[in-house]
Amino acid sequence: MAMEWEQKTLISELNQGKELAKQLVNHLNPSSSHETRECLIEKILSSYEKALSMINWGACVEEPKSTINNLESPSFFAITSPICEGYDQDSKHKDVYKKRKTLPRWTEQVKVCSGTGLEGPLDDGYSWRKYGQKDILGANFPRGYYRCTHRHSQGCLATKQVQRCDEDPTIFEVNYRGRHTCSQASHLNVASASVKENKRKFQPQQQSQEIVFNYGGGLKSEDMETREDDIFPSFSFPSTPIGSDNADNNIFSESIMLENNFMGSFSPTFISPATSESNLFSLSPRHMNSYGLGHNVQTSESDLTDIISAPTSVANSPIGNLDFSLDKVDIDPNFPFDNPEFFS
DNA sequence: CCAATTTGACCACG
DNA sequence: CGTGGTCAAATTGG
Repeated sequence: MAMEWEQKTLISELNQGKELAKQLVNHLNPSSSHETRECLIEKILSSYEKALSMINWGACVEEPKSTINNLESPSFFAITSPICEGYDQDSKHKDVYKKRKTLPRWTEQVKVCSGTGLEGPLDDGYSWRKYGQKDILGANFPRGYYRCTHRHSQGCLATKQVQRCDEDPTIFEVNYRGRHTCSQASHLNVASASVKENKRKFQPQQQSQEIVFNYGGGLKSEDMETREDDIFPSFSFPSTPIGSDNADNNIFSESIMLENNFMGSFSPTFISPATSESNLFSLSPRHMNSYGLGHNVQTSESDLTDIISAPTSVANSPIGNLDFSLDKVDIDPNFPFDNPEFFS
């Protein structure tokens, strides 16, 4: 099963490479800028890298390190590095039964292609609100702290930290925490959204759908102690506008999912993200929208203190993960999470 | 006028 | 006690 998805997403990835290459061809004329071309090339490389690493990985989660090494190669477009700030899991499993507020966490390195109009702060398709900035030891650049704009209106707990690399200032390291539970009203003409909606903490309708679905198998771990915060975000989807109307009860028809994530990943020409500007080639790493569903499930449920990072190579293809995760979910509750070795 | 950013204070954790 | 993360008042921008 998982394999099928893997294959599909793999194909998607390769198709992306192809499309990007076509675009590149169109930009070979003198009027196009260097940067544009370079940017495209990087994307192409990134796409192929992902495809390759997918192949290497198969469906299973393995040592992230291998990927890192692979990705360490010159092409650094939107690569994610795995994971978790260190915690060695071996020795730490002691009384960590009660998981802290550990939200799913993953980092992404984004290279900004200058000359394409997009510089500095990247737009990943979500709206963020900066709530802090701090100088970090040993780092030359300060780290910016962002949270989802809809934190209060919708209780979306997603946050991110952005810091630019010391070595290569064109690279930003973005550290995401928590999944978006908000329904991003880009330009979708939501009937309900028309109103100001102040006091409402939750939007029963929209959210419930997701939750129901997501909740489905999983939640419920031995101790309900786990705050919903932990779990919710990890389960929820990006709930893209597209699906809003035609999503019959159908579990987000897979085709749609595929499409979203396929297109959403990063081919600007296909869709121009409603939210992000329409720069020709703004890299809008939307793909990270749908990260580690499966992993989050796994990890958030676990008593581990930290996340095992999500296989970044599959980042683009939540679908595969989804399938995977669902399976997992069924099993989850009974799964012996107290067994640390499982994760190592 | 509202909403987003800035920035120093505050706080939790190791 | 230093460091990283968050809060919130002040400020800026639209």
